[in-house]
Amino acid sequence: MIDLTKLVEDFENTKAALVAKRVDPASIDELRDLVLLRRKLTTEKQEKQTALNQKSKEVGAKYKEGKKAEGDALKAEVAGIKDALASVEAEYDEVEKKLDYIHLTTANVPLPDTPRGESADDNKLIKTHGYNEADYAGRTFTPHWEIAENLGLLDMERGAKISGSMFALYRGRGAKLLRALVQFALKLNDGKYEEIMPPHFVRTDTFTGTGHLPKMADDAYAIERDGLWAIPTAEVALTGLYGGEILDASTLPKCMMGYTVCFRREAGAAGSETRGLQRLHEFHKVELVKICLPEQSESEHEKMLADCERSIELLELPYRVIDLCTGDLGFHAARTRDIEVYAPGTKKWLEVSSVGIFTDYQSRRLNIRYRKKEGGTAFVHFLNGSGLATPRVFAAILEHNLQEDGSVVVPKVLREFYGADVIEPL
RNA sequence: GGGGAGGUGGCUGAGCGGCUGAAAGCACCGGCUUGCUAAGCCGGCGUACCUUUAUAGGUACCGGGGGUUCGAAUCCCCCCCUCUCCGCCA
Repeated sequence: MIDLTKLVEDFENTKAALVAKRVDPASIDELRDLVLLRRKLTTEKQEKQTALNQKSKEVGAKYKEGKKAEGDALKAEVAGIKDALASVEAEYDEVEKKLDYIHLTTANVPLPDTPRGESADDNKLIKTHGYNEADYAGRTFTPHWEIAENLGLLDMERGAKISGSMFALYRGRGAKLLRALVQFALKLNDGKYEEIMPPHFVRTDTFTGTGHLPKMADDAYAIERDGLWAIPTAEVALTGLYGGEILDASTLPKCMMGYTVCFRREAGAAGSETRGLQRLHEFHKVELVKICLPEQSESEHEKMLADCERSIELLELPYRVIDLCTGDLGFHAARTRDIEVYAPGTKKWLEVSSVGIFTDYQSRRLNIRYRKKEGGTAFVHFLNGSGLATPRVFAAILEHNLQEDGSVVVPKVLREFYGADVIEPL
């Protein structure tokens, strides 16, 4: 949630920043008006309550003194105050309900350095690594779904049979390669990040706290009977971990990584760009999450980006880093860099990691604070990024490492986990 | 699924209709004592919000939500959570 005090105090700037993120200007105005109205009603409510509290004390005093008649007279007075209080409260509750809803559905404010822009077309290319256009000219590349089928790594038909489309079924050497990727990513970040295996289902309040509800409800799998949601990323579980707690500043930054399955409904995404492993309802991912002090978040972001790049680099895949513009930024992010891997068979840059700063947007919702040296508490900052999202990386490896004879070379760093150097043709 | 116990401040833990924002202890901060350490003594110490130039005042908060009452941490109802015994399963 955004800081409402700041919204009111620094209205024009905050509004401009939110509008750049394509938030409806009218709803920002409405939010501000509601905050001011709530303040006014708070004052009124408190005045009534003060009067009531005082009278109640007097009633008690009269009875104690044995002046029953006077006490009874006061009680009648109190009744009038109570009616007035009730009507103010009714109005207040209505205002608060509206306010809360808009507040929960208002996106995070982007950081000042975020490039301005309307859409993905305005994103800024920061760097390209290991990619030469000439390398691909005049050559034909096979899409990963064909390679995987030829080698028997995937069984998409049977996957669809048991679960529907956009569910992958890895088998044999494919399953092994997938597992190798996960082990590689975990080992690579071991020591820097604490490995956590969280539950894959979270409560509604956790899911609201990370910013996924109420806005992203349609994209998540819900287990209504038990009031649980299937996590779309380990971020949800790891970010919710310290909900309601006050952390010791000396323990920050707290770095965690979680290997989980990620569940996404991908509502409305069916059909386009879903061939093979490009877009799935269920995939395996190693996610990195950091909790840090506000002044640490930008430098920790750089480090995390480097950590995420490192796994792609070690897998020897060409990639580029994109600074997302305000218009393309995710709902709860304040700044995001995407890592995209080039997949020559799919002929596309595939997003494999999204490394973001979420400032205090999530900690405010989850009420996660740290104790300040000078006294008092403040909200921590959250960062997260994909240490390794398996399906697209898996796809890119196949497309890059396919040999003339139909075999696929296993990247050097995966061999100790995969147990062989090459995936031979059947 | 059935029975029992319980959810109070950073932590432990009292309170069970008005004198309680909440005893006591620990932790923390300031002062005194002190060769160092340890200890002792005195004082301070919750959060959010509203009004206020400052100072100050007020309101809410004892798992969450309703209710009873002039007045609720305290009584009643519903829900959630934790622990525990039994059952079931592994």
